[in-house]
Amino acid sequence: MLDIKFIRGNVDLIKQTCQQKHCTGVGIDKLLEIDDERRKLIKESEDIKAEKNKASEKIAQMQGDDKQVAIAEMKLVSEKEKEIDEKLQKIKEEFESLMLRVPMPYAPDTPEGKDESENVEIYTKGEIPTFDFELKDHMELMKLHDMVDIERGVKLSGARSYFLKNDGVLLEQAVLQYTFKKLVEKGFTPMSVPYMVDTDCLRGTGYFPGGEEDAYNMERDDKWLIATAEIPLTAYHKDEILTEEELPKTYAGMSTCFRREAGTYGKDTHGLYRIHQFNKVEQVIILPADTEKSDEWHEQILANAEEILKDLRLPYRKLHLCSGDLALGKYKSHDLECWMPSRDSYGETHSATSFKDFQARRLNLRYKDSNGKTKFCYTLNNTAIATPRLLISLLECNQNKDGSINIPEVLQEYMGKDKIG
RNA sequence: GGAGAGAUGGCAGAGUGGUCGAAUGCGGCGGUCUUGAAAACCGUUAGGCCGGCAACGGUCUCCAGGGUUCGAAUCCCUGUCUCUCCGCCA
Repeated sequence: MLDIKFIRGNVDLIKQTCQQKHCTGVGIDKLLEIDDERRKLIKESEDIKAEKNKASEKIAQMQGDDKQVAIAEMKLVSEKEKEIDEKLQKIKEEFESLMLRVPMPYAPDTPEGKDESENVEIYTKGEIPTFDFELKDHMELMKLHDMVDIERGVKLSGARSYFLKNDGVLLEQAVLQYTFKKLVEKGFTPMSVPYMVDTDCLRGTGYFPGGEEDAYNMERDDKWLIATAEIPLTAYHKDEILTEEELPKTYAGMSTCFRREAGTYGKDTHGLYRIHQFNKVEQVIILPADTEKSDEWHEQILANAEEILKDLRLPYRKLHLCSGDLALGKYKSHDLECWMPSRDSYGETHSATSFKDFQARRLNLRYKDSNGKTKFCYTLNNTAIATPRLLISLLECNQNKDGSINIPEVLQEYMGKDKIG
C-alpha cells in the first residue's frame, strides 16, 4: 500500500508504474475521485458528530421540557448522521479495495522491460560442469539411489506430490541445516513459524488480493497455508511500533511452503522442479525507512545467498528483474538461478525483494525514529535456500559416470559421508 | 468437546448510562535539588484520520463487528482471543 498523499502528488508516476508493471484492476483517476468524495463525507460526518457532542453536553445539564425538546431535535440529527455514515462506509470500502491495488513505483535503476524475458543478467559465477559421459537428470539419479518416490506421492495426494527417501531426505536436511546455521552465525534470529495464518497476513504481505488462487485455504477455520516463511516473519511485528534502536530485525525462518501452482498445468511436470510443497530457509529484514540502508541490506541478503551457493560449489547467475516482471508491491528484485544440467539452463532458486514501506503500511508495522516520530518500517526478504529444487542442481552437477554423487565438503559433516552411492 | 471467568493506556489496575481519552500506582521523558548519582519534589507521557504552512481545531479509538439511546468503557447480540476446571490427546 502507498500513502494516499503520495499518490495525489505523483499521479503521473503512479499511472506510468501501473503500465510498466501491467497492473490492471486499478484506475487511478477513479481512485482520486473516490478519495475526494471520501474526504468530503468525512468532513460532513465529523461536523455532524461535533454538533451532536456539543448538544449532548448541554442535554446532560438540562431539565424538564427544555430537555425533552432538545432530545427530540437530536433524534433527527442522529438519523442524518446514520445516513452519512452509511454512505461513508461504502466509499471507504471502495477506497481501501482500490488502494490495495496501487503498485509501488520501482527503483530508478530497474531495467525497463515487458516481462521476464527482458530480465537482465548481471553476471554468472562458477563454472558450468561438462561431462564426458551421458548425464543423468536428478530423477534418474534419485531413483538409482532410492532417494525419491513420486508415484506413491501422486497415489496419495495427486500431481506434484512426492516422498523423499533415504539420502534424499538426509541431503535435504543437510542443506537446510547448513544454511540455517550459517545465517544464525551471521546474527540472524532463528525462527520457526506458524504454517497456517489468517487472511490479514496474506493481504499484509501483498500476496492478496491477487494470489488467492495459488494459496491453500482451510475454509472451515478461515486460515491459509503459508507459501513462504516470509509471510509470518514479515507479519510478526504487525500492528506494533518498534523503536529505532531495535532495528534492523534480521530473521531467518525455516518452514515448509505450500503452493497450489494454479495455472501451471503442464509446466515443469518432470521431477522436483515445481511441486506443491517444499522447504525453505528465508531471510527477512525489517529496518527503518531509509532507502540507502534498504539497498545495503538488499545487497547483503543477496551476498548471503551467493555465499551459500559458493560453498556448495554451484554455478549460478544473478538477474536484475525488469519493470514488467516486478509484482505490485516490489521496489526491486534480483533472482539467483542455479545451473541445472538436465534443463541445460539456469533455474530460479532464489528471489531477493525490497518493498520499501509497501508491506509495512498494509501490516501497520511501524517504528519510532530518533526524533520520536512514528514511521512505517521498510521490509525485504530473500531466499537462503529452497529444497528440493536446489537438489536438482546439487545432484546433477555433482554426478559421476557411475551414477554416484559427490557431496560438497560443507555438507559432509551433516551427511556423515562424502559420496552417495 | 463440556463448565465457568475475563479482555481498559508501555505495564498494573479503577471505573456499571452524561462533564471519561479515561482515577491511581509503576515505568518512560524533562526539570528542581546535588560535585555527580540516588532519594524527594514539580511537570510531562497513546495512536489514527480530516482540515491547516503552522500554531491549532475537529473527529475516532476502553478486544472486534453490529444494536439500544439525544448520549455507551458502562446496557443487549454476535464473533475472536486469554485464563481456570473437566474430558480427550502428541
